[in-house]
Amino acid sequence: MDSKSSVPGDARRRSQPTIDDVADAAGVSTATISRTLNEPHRVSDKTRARVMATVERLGYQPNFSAKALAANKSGTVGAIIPTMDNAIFARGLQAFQEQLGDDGYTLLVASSSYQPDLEAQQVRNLIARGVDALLLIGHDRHPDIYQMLQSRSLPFVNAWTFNPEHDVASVGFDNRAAMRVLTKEILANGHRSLGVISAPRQHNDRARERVEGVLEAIKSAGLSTGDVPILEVNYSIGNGAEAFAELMQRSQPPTAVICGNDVLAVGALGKAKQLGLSVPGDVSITGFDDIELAQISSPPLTTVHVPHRKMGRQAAKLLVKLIEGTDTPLQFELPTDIVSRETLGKAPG
Amino acid sequence: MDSKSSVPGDARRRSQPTIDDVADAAGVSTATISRTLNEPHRVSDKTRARVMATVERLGYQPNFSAKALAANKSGTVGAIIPTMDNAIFARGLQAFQEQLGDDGYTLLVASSSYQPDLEAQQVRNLIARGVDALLLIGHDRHPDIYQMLQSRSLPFVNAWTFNPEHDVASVGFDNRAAMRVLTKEILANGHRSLGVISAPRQHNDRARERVEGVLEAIKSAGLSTGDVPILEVNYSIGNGAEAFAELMQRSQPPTAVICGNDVLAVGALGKAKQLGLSVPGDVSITGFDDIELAQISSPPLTTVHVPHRKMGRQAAKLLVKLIEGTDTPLQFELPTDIVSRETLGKAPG
DNA sequence: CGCCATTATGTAAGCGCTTACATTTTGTGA
DNA sequence: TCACAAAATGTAAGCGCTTACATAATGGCG
Repeated sequence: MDSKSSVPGDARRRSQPTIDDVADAAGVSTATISRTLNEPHRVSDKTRARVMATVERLGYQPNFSAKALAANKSGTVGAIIPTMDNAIFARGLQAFQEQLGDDGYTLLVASSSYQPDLEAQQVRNLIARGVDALLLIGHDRHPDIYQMLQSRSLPFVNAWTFNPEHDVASVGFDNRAAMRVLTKEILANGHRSLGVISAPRQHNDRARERVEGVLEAIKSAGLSTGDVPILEVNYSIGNGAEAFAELMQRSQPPTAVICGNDVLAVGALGKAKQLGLSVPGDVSITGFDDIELAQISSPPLTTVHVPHRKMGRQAAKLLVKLIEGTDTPLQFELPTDIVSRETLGKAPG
Repeated sequence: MDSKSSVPGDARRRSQPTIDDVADAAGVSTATISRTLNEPHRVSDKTRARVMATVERLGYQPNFSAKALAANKSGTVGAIIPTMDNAIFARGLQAFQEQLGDDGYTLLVASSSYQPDLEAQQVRNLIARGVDALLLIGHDRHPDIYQMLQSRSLPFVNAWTFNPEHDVASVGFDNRAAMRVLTKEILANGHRSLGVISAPRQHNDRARERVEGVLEAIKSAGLSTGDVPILEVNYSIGNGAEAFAELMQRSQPPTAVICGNDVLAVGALGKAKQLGLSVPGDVSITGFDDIELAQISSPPLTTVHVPHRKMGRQAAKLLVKLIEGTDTPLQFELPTDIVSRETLGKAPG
């Protein structure tokens, strides 16, 4: 492993064999090599065998850049997710990647940190890099992006959300409905004073829909929605804790705190413990996502289970079909269900 | 958004402008365009301004495949990690990706699921895809891989581990030493009967080193190492729980259970609770990694803190330097420290 | 056997860039 | 003002594939 200085006539410059080398060695044309590799049935058995043997012997690996350039597709799919720091995305992405690999595609990753501008930039970058399709999270985003994708007729799917109003390919779940169901359950437990800790809703339709779900449930129970405190903080355990503390020191503290995701909920839970509040005795707390944290916390969190792995795989499958022009429905709604663990109880008093 | 049927003469086929289009429009040669974009200083101010304006006006985006093919580099870095399901890798990867993005590179991801063969295959795949460098986890891997990398003089770094014996680029920490320190602390608490729950050690130098660390500490305390049960299971909460149960139903159950990572430890902790054992009253349990789970568990886990974000960023920086031929040390050892929370206590009795 | 439709293979023109080398322009000092 | 070095730009040959089109081999049938 010495420095860049050239070594006489050794292995260093013996670069990869190219398709020409293989063609020469096998005594056929490059076209035949290409066909053997990409459309084996179009080549006679005898030739195929010979070519494959040569490929093997030379350790030939086609150069993807050349392939991408010539064929105008890269065998690469991009994903732009808010962050891998949240297990819900990390695991979904893992599943996405596995399925992609099974189908012969490779994953190009970028993250937006929940910033619309950054997301737009990443889209541009991934497009320039020649991705054959794109995975995006949620529906909300810079209109330029949609225009860009459309003008290039680049397949994409919006995941982690499902809303038939948007007529774009998507696989996800109904955030609003899920939260509505959960909230109904909370109300059924007698809670009348609720508090919400949400992620910033501005550029995040999922967060927005979740809050809407809460409000809808409250309204449909004939209750007023006006005095429900809704705090917005970025997802993190610490922020969840802080927001919870703030909620609790109000003159009229809620008896149930609905959190936008598990991370926030776990933070709230910790703070409750710290404040000497029993959960769910004094206050109920709920999460969303059902990541590992939810089952590990103490008491374990009542939350909404999201089938993140299934979502990832399904999104990958859909994208591949879109790329290859296979006929397929464009929208997939996956079910969520609420998992009742121990942080939701009867309203006190 | 109607189906694939072709729409008359509209935007659909108006494909991306190429470098030739820009050259024509700006009235210069393609070489000048290329230079303006890649080595601006080699072009006169006037020309540069004109070219940039044209680029802007046409919305020109260079085609990366063509660029990669011509320049023989892709601006892309590959990472092959065991799985993103474990937060320690997901977060490290997130940091890695952020840094890469800052430096103008894009991340290509593959996962090996801890399977050496799969890893080798992924390496081949990523190389064929023209990555400029590779991030690998740990030192253990199929020798073919090293040979492949070397024969192509492809930069790579082994992360999540540090062992000066291997003279390859690496950024990580000393798994063995970290575990030795932790184990000493456990022994200092009076524990004499230890148990270990590890990941399978066969193709995993990190797991192996961690166990070695435990054994070294035991030896250097003048104790016997022969009767220390070492269970090997794949990382998962469930497996941690099972292994813990097995340990506890031995005739001579350990008073301290050392787990190979936090996920295992959290599983063990849950099982202890389920078995009615108090932690650390009846039995102490320790983890490794210090992911979120560790602070959330109840009681919170005593574990080894690993600076995963720093590691990810550092690895990215190193790789970029390697790619660009900047002079740099090849090995970075990052410090770990044990974070004492509540699952390690005095030995009972 | 010979004809013709199939099937298999070859030829060669790109795909959109980079870059070595050649040429032209500019700037400098005498 | 001229000669010459330096700076700016242009020319064109690839990079390693795919693929339309042309050509050659094969086989079925009367």
